[in-house]
Amino acid sequence: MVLALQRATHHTLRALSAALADLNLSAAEINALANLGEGGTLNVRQLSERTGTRASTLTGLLDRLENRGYLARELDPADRRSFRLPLTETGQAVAARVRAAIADLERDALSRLDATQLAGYHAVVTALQEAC
Amino acid sequence: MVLALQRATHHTLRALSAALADLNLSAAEINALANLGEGGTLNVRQLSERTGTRASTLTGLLDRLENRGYLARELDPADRRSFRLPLTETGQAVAARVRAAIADLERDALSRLDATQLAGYHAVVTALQEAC
DNA sequence: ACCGTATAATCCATTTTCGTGATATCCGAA
DNA sequence: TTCGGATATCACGAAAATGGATTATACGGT
Repeated sequence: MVLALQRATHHTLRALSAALADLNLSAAEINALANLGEGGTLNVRQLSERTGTRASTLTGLLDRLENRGYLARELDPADRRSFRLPLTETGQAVAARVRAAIADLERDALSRLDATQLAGYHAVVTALQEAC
Repeated sequence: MVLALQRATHHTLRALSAALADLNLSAAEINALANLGEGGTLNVRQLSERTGTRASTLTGLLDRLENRGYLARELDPADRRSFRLPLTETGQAVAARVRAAIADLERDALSRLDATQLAGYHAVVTALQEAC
């Protein structure tokens, strides 16, 4: 169960990295961009929870994305300990490509599966996460 | 779908690392031991496929496990380019603890789920892996 | 208002991983 | 047999992740 999870994770990350080879993004960067592009603006802590990487790891990763001009670090006026991490216009375009690649992969992989199976998948993944 | 996969992977790995804190194993080492303890003896390439880590990364990881006395590197008599990676007696005991921790986690997490959901999970994970 | 505790993010030293290139062995074909 | 391509592993320098300590801010109780 858990072992299969990790295997699948690594395989999909590698496939995504290959599909997006021209963007020259690592697996962790892809993961971060996909999450940052998901909806509202996140801070480091929220991104850390969503990606499963540590905040101290994100510091360097965000430095790289910032240097590339993909995101900004804005002081949160409501809490000055905290940065908000909005994507720049360029960053949004890149994140859109990442999310499109993910959507393609999912479409290819999951086209033959039905809603019941997908629901079961969600239930298991959610349960694993909550048990931790 | 894929994002949830990665999130769950990171969370479970961290939980396992915590549950096995006294063994002082990294996530990657836990993953390797769990796979090596699964059945027959593997070589580096097979382990690389199962864990999703690169062969060149495994070199160092296997060095560490070998130094701890958890596994041996035996020349494969049938193919002298290749090493077989049997666990030592100590290594088997450690791998058993790792696998027990995984089993505990799965029992906790999945007790409230039914067979249909688990089957759906398997179908999705398998499909994602095969699409890559 | 003050103090202690909790939280956000970063910095730094160390460890781990990556990617490329080199080496040794295997196997099939001329 | 010998050659050439393929496979398995290692070696090494560069890049990234880790974990602990640090700094700054927020919050809650007195």
